[in-house]
Parts: sequence; C-alpha cells; structure tokens
Amino acid sequence: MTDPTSLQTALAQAEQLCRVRGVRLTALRRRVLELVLSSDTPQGAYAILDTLRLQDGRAGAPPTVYRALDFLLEQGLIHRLASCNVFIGCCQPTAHHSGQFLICRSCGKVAELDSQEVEKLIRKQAQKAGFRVESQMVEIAGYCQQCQKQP
Amino acid sequence: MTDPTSLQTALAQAEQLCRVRGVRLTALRRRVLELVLSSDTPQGAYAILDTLRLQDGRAGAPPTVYRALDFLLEQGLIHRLASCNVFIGCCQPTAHHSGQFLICRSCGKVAELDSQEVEKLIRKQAQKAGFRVESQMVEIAGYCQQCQKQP
DNA sequence: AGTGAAATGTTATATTATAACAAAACTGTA
DNA sequence: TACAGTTTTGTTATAATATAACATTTCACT
Repeated sequence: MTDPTSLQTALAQAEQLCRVRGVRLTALRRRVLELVLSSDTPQGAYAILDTLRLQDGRAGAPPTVYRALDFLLEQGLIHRLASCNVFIGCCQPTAHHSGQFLICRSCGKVAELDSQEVEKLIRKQAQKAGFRVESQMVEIAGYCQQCQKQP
Repeated sequence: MTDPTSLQTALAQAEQLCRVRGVRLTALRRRVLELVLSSDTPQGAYAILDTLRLQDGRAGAPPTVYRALDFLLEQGLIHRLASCNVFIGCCQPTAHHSGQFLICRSCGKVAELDSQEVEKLIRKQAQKAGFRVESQMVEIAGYCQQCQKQP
C-alpha cells in the first residue's frame, strides 16, 4: 500500500473499527500501523523500531513496538508472517480471516490470497483426521507476476 | 514416533536415501535425526543441543546442531515449523513434499496432513493470481482427537 | 602417506522477542 | 477539579533463536 489515499482510508477504517470495539488506537499504535501499511514490503519489528527512532525521534525499546504490534495483531489489523518474522497490513481488517500469503522471493512483496475455498478444504481435510481447527497459516513462497517477466 | 522399531526403520531408510543420493549421513547428523524422530513432540534447536550435551556428553555449540538440522532439512528428512521454531521428523522422506501440519495446542503433538488436494488447490489459486509457487507452508493450530475428548 | 574437500569445533555476535517494574496518561466518578 | 483505578508507555535487563568467521579434524581419493 504505497499511495497516500488508500493509506488514509485504511487508517480511518482502523480508527472506526477500534472505536466500535471499544479499544484504543493510541498515537503509538496508529503510527506503527501506518508504518506497516505504508511499506511496500513487510517490515520486521526492529526495522519499525528504527523508523520510530529516526523519523519520529522517539526514544523506544523493543517492547514499545512489540506491544503495539501485539495489539494490532489482536485486532486483526495486521498479520505476522512466521516464515520471515515480519509484519504486514491486513487487506480485510473488518473480517477476521485466516492468513494466506504469496511471498515473492525476488522482490519481497507479499500479497494476500484469502481464498475461502482453500480455507474450507483445509478445514475439511483436518476434520477428516479428527482435528479441530482453530487457526490456519498458509505461506506460499515463489515469484510474483512482475518478477516472472524479468530475468 | 515413539516406538523403537519404526525409529530404527526410519533411520535405516534415511541411511539408504543418503547413500543413493551420494550425501553423507554422518554420526552427528544421524544422531540429530534420531533425536528429532524419537521425540513425541517437535524439538527446538537448543533442546536438541542440550540433549546432545547431556546424553552424549558431546561438547557442542549452536552451529553444531543448526548445521545438522540444515542438512536434514535439505534432504527432506525433517521439517521446520516456522510458527513455533521447532523441528519434526518427516513422515514421507522419499517424496519431497510441501509441509502441512496439524499442531495441537493442548498436547503439543504434531501430525502431517499431507493432502495432495490442498496442495493442488493452493497452487491453482495462486496461479490465478499470477503467482508461481515454489514452496508451500501450511500450519494448522487446533486440538487433536485425543485432546478434544478430555477437558 | 598425501592432498583437497567436506564436516565439525569454537568463539563471538546478530537477530528476534519477552520479563519485570517504574512512570505517565487516560477513564470515570465524586 | 481532584482523586482512584486502569491502561498504556518507558526503561532496563535478559531470554531465545540463529548465523558469521575461522581453526581443526575427518573423510575420500589418489
């Protein structure tokens, strides 16, 4: 999400969501969300921390950013990619959904797949094995359309 | 994999596989594989390291175990669960396959799902989005059959 | 036995994440 | 407004996971 308009829209939507839920999107949390959303590629916690220190001049330590990230994860405003320890904005924050990610090995950009079909099939197959699914994590590595065209 | 017979079978199969491939399943690598396979629940690298030191009296440092784990991963003899930073033996080491795991939040045991259907559907949906899939990671958290019965 | 390559040992350090407690800011109420 | 309780943030320290770099040993092959 690079363009300023959709960034502002997403932030406004997040504020609305938090208001409705009765939770507080504080300045810090809002700023961390903004940093995650505005980056072209997913960011690690320490990269976010560095930005907070450099761009905002805020004296911060790891808990500062991890706590904000935890809040945003709980509210479904961001996702965490376990395979690379990075955080990415959620494309559909209103509907808590299971994460399905397409991670490009060349440019590092990540897209959400968000296929109901995949989610349902996984649930079905897991149930066949007697397993009760609570959460799904699908991380797909490969090459995005752009990068396939280039050498 | 708790029973000794299938452990021995799996180790023999691993040796056979490495022989065929012209790679060396050294004593250390074999021992690390044995530790991963014989555990009821997946093990972290440092837990494996501790066992090597305590049970084998081997003076080891992190690289000792990480290098062995890297080798075993490359050969498809074990998997890594990114969501919990642990390693687990592979149930089908002959066929390099994408990992699909059912992780029980109660007992910590992990089963492989290994559904071709799921893999194909993911591939299909990703292709629809113009994405070329190189590897898939599916980690499903929930409750296994045993733990659903108990309070 | 000798040589080059692969594996392991060893020390140090990078990266990611959390514990614990103090200080500040916010919320609701008298 | 002032107070009390709660939530959030600041701060220090440390835990947990992973790798870099180079020395030493072991192995495979001649």
